[in-house]
Order: sequence, then C-alpha cells, then structure tokens
Amino acid sequence: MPRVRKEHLAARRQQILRGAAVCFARKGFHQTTMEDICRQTELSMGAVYRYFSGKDQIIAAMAEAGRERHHELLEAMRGGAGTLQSLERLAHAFFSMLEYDAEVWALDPELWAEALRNPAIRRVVGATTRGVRAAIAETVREAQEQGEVNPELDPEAVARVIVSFFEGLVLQKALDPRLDVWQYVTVVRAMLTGLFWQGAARGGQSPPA
Amino acid sequence: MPRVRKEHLAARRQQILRGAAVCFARKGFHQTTMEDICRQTELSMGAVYRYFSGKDQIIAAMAEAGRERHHELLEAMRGGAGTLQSLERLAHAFFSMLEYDAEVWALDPELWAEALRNPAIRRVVGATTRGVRAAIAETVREAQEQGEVNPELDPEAVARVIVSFFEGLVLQKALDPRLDVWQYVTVVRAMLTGLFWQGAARGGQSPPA
Amino acid sequence: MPRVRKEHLAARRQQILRGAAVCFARKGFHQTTMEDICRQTELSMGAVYRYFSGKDQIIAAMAEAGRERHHELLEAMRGGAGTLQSLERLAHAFFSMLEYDAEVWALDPELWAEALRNPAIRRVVGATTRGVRAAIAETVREAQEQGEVNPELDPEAVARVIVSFFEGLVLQKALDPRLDVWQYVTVVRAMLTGLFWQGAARGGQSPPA
Amino acid sequence: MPRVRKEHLAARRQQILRGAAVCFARKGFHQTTMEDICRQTELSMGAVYRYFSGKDQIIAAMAEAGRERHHELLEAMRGGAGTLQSLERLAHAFFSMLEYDAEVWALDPELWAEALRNPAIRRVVGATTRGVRAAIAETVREAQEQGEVNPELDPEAVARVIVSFFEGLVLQKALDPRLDVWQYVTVVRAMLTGLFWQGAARGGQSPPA
DNA sequence: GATGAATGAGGTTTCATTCAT
DNA sequence: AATGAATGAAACCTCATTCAT
Repeated sequence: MPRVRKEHLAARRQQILRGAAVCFARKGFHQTTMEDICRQTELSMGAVYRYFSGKDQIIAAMAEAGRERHHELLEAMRGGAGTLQSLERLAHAFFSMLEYDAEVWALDPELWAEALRNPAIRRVVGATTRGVRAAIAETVREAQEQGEVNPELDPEAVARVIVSFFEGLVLQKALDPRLDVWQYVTVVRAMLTGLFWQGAARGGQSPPA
Repeated sequence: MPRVRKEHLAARRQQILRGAAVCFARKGFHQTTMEDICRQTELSMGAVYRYFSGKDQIIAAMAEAGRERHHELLEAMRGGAGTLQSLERLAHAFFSMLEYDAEVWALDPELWAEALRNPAIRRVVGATTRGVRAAIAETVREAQEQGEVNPELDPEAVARVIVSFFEGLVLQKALDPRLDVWQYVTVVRAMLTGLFWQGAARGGQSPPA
Repeated sequence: MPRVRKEHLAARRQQILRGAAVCFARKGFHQTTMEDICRQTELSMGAVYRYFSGKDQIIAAMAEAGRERHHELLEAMRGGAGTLQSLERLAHAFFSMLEYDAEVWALDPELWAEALRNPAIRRVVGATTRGVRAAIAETVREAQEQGEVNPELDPEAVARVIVSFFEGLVLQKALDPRLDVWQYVTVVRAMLTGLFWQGAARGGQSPPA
Repeated sequence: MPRVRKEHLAARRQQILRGAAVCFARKGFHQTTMEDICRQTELSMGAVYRYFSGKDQIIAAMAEAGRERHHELLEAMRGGAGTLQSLERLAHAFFSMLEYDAEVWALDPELWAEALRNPAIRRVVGATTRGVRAAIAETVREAQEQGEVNPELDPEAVARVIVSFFEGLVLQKALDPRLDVWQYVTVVRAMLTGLFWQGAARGGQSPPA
C-alpha cells in the first residue's frame, strides 16, 4: 500500500506539473491562474492543493525540473577526456534537445525572469547554472592542459561565454521557433575551433590586435 | 503653450517611466501594482492614468525604451567599414553600457519573458532584435567580402550567435552582478579572432575536422 | 454481539471526543478542521464520519459533555440539608475540579460564545445552567427557611450571583492559568458568610445604606 | 485637507466597526464573512480593505473598543476615596450600562473565547482585565486601610471575585436577555455589605468557621 | 468497516481602473 | 489638471463532506 500510495502521489504530481507547464508556457507564471491549471489537468482545486501547497510550489517545481533537464545535459559531456570534442558533444546534446523538444525550453526565459525577483527560484536557477558552468570550466581547464585551448583565457569566463551560446539560442528559438538550430551550431563550432576567423581557417596569419 | 504642454507631458511620462522601471526591476511586471508605481513616482493614481491609459501601456513603453537603448548601440557600429573591428566596436559599446549601467539592462529578461506571452511586447522586442541582427549580419557580410570572415558561414546565423554573446551576458550579469564583464569580453574577442583555438594562436596548424 | 458493538461504538466516540477537545482547546471550534481532529485522534476521515454525522455533532457532544460535568458537580451538593454549608460543599467540589483539571474547563468560554449564535448549543448550555441555577436556588430557599440567608433576597438572583463566582473563575483561570484558586475561594467564602464586610466581622454595626 | 481626511478616515472606520459589531453579534467572529460586513456597512469589499488590512484587524479593533468601554467604567469609580461606596458606584455604572446597552456587551463572550486562541486579542483583553482588576484592588486596599473591608483578604483576589460579578452577569444576560439586572445587583450589594449572611444582618453573631 | 483522495462551494484578499470632487 | 477613495471582478486558497476502493 505505501508503494502504491507513493507511486500514485508521484504520478499525480507529474500530471499537475505537465499541465502547469502547458499553462505557464501559454501565459507565464503570474498570468496563469490556479483555475487554468485545474482545467488543463482536469483536476479539482482541492486535488491540486493536495499535492502542492500553493502556486509558488508549482513554480519552484518547474525550476527543479529545469535543473534536472540541465543535469541530463551534463551527463552527455562526461566520459570523454576534456577536449574541444567534449564541448562539441555537450553542444550536440543540447542543440538536439532544443530542436526536438522546443516547448520544454520555452519556459526558461520565464524562469530567468522569475529568478531575478524570487529568492527561492533564484537559488534553484543559480545552482543549475553554477553547476553547468563548473562542468564546462573544468573541461576547458583540461583542454588547456592538453594544449587545445588558449591557456591565457580564464576558464570560468570561457564557461560563461559557452553558456551564452545556449541561453541565447534558447531565447531566440522561443521567440522565433522557425530558427534553424543547425546553422547556429555551425557558427558556434567555427568559433570554438578557429574556423570563424578567416585567417585561422587559411592557416597561420597573425590575428589582429 | 502647446510647446510647454508638450514638454510637460514628456517630462511627466519620463518621470513615470523612471519610477516604473525601478518597480519593475524590483518585482517584475505582473507583481508590480499601479500603487507601487504611484508611490515610487510620488504621483497620484489619476496622474499616472492621465499619461498612460493603463499598465499595459507602461509595460509597452518599457519595451520601447529597450528598443531605443539598442538603437543607440547600433550607432556605435556605424561609420567604419564592415570588419571584425566593427564588431569589436559594437561589443565594446555594449559591454561598457552593461558594466556602467547594469540596472537598466536587468529589465531585459523580464521583457523577454513578457514578449513570449504578450503579442504587443513581442512585436516591439522582435523588431528590436531583428534590427540588431540585421545590422550585425550586414557587417558580417561585408567582412566576408573583405576576406576577414569565413565565407561559408551564414551571416544571419553569425548574427544570432553574436547576439547570444550579448543576451547571455545580460542574463548572467543580472543574476550575478559581480560578474566580471572584461574577462567575458576577452573570451568573446578570442573566439571572434581565432585566438580561442590554441592551434590558431600558435599559428598555422590545420584545425580539427 | 450488540453488546460488543455498542461498547466499541462508545469507545470510538470517546476517542474522538477526547481528541476533538484537545483541538478545540487549541484553536476553537471554528478554526479547528476535521483534519486536525483526524490527526489528533489518529483516525481516518471516514472513521470520524462513521461516528459523528458532522462537525456540528462533535461540537454538540462537547456541550453535552459540559452538561455532564456540571451534573456531577451538583451531586456534590445533594445529601446535606440546604445550608450555607451545602453551598460551600458545591464550591469546594467545583474549585477542586478547576484546580486539578483546568484544561477541561477551558472549553467553557468557547461553548458560551457558541451558545450565543448556535441554537442547538444554546439549548444544551441553557439547560445546563438552568439546572445548576435551579439546584442552587433550591438550596438557597432552604437556607432562607432555616434562617441562614437573608430571606428578602430572591433565590434565583442569588443563584445567578453564585454561578457568576464559578463562571468568572473559569474564564479568569483560562486566561491566566497561574491564578490561585484558593485565594479566590477564600474571598467567596468571606462574602457568603458575612466575613467580607469588616463591620460584620467585628460584630453588629449597621451596614451602610 | 489633512483635517478633513483624518476625520473622514475615522468616520469610515467607525462605520465599519459599527456594522461589523452587528454582524459579529449575530454570527460570531469566524462565522461572519467579509461579505456580511460589506453588506451591513453598505460598503464595497475594497472600501473595507482600505481601512482594515483584514478581518483580524477588525476583530482586534473590537477588542480595543472593549478596552475603551471598560476604561470609561473605571472613570466612574475615580474621585471618591476608596470605600465600599466606590465599589457600589462602579457596580451601578456597570449595571446601568448593561441594562440600557445590552447588545454592546454581548460581544464580550466572543472576545473571551477569541482571547484564548489568538495572542493579539489575548494581549488586549488581558490588558483590559488587568487594568480593571488593578483599579478595584487599589480601592479594596484603601477600604481595608479605612477599616471597611476585612484586612486579611488578598485585594487581588477580591478584585477577581468582583470582576466575576460583572463577567458572570455579562454572560448570563447575553444568554438570557430577560434577566433582571436589579435583582442581581441587590444580591451583589448584600454580599459586599454583609447583608447576605443572615447572622450579620441580624447583628453580631460570630460567623461560622 | 475503514480509508483518504477528491470535490467544489465559499471564504479572504488584491488590484486595475474609474470618477466625484 | 489633479486627487485618491471607491469599486467589484477575479485571484488564491480552505475545508466539510462524500464515495470508490
């Protein structure tokens, strides 16, 4: 019985979170009413409140789901030695997720905005992005040791720029779903590998100051 | 009299927008009440409604102000021929603004979120970023013609990636105001100029496939 | 079987009433939820509803319990002839109960308030106090016949005043549990026996108009 | 303008408190809805909330009004030297108020019950009764010095018993509005002056142990 | 008999907007 | 022009009660 109970509880929470995500994607956190969520999940008011003590908790659960999503991404990077190819694997995993599951990511801008005003969300979002940056920075450090990346660059700053590749794309794709992710990837790869700058591609000219 | 009137009107609107921006930065669009705005601007309810027909109009004006902010940035890029150095000038202008006027930019994530749900805001924000992308893409195109940038890259995609440098930084700086902008700039410059990839920096090795 | 059934039923009802009393003492009738009662009794929702048809019935049972409590008190007065000493026995019984079982009585103020708005409770509380007053009035009447109490006083009014000694103490003790009951008793006894007024204690002065 | 404003504010608060008192007397604090209060005061929801931040504040204001009511009573006692006659003046003032303004006092039992569960109300009600007890105790002390009251009685305990005369009557009158206050007063006076105990009235017998 | 998840009406509170002064 | 009190629809949340299992 506790087994069934627990599973039921988790299933209901998932049901609610799925429905809430649909609503939030449609109207944003603060414009979505609890009634919207009830209608979408086909649950009664009281049922929703049995699983979440309030709207804030549902929003917090969204942030948590975002953390898990990012955690899975980082798994894609593990295993290989730290090289540019690790970064490419990460990028590939991320861009694939975005291309084939775009709606899920459309909540991120809402979460960013919420994080700026709501300490509870800020904590979760902050932990998420710190985790991602740390993993990338570590990879960059290893790549520097292996002579693949300019050792004078601060790995933390590099991680921030790489995160920007992702965050910028999430935002732009949300605002313009027709955006072609693969073209974007091509440019990112060119920048990471020195193929952006024409001189490098052609080989050996000294870069401009 | 119409002159005085018009100036008075514009001054009041500015007063309201300044106060509203403070509130919005503090609590977000939908958590800020009209009373918050009145308290912050030290204006009466009726006064605010004389200059704006409702809260939506104030939010729309925020989006408009964002458009102007970006417009000024683009001015910084004009004048020079389209080269990597143009991009650097743009970057420098942007990063300076962000470093010395961080609070202004902290409203952007709120605007992005709003743009995703609110057609009126989406139009303004969309026009803004399309404008920025177009200007950058044009510069890239010229740089490609001058042999400075890999001609196989799609200029629009390049523009999107460069916009990501900016958007990502705005977001990260808002979430973590202690972020060191100049370290970030250094990495961006390295990527744009081929100094990121170790091979290019050392000169002439063939890049990895 | 009916015997066992009946006992089981009564036992469960007692269990529920004990738990409910704890809750009501803590939060009052209308702020206590059925869930509070379930938690306190460690019974399920359905179980409670099997023994009581609703919250109102539980509250009514509380009033009934109060009636029984008072009934026991009156037993303490029976047996002796109607004299001041009968009243003293009543007072002693009551004050002892209060001193050693204070929490039970702390529900009375809640019942008084409820009686004022809820006809069902008013009936029970009214019957209770009418019973107490009648018993006391009868005793007073007898004491008057025996020349112990001023015969010009209305026995009903005397009963009301004596009830006030009790009700006032219940209230004051509930609000301030450190109250010393025995000091209070001493004063009550002095008033009942003419020891309050200094003149009487010293013997024979004519009282003030 | 501030003058008018302030008066308007006070007038509205009074209007709301009057209406709320009617509702509370009818249904009790927790059974009265804000809508009841709005209907009774003929004000809108928002208007009520402009003057009171919530139902709790209105209840607290009721407690405060009770404090003022008691404060006025104590004024009736001041001026004379501390004697039994002071107490009679207090009693007379109180019993008159009760006889001619019964509904006002019917809220007291509700306040007592609330005081037992609600710390904010407990503070106000506690302060009120402490104030009344202190004033009475002081009078008793003076009466003892003047040889009018048995000096062996604890003045604080005497004050508590006298308060019981009042509290008991308030409760009984609320439950049974036909109660004859003057008969009650007569008994109280008899007890205070030694006329209750027949022995004293007849003069000079030694009281029972 | 027992359970506790589900219901949904109804409660409290908020706030964009209006309008008499 | 300016004021700010008033409005009331709509939001969030609670909880007595029911009923499928």
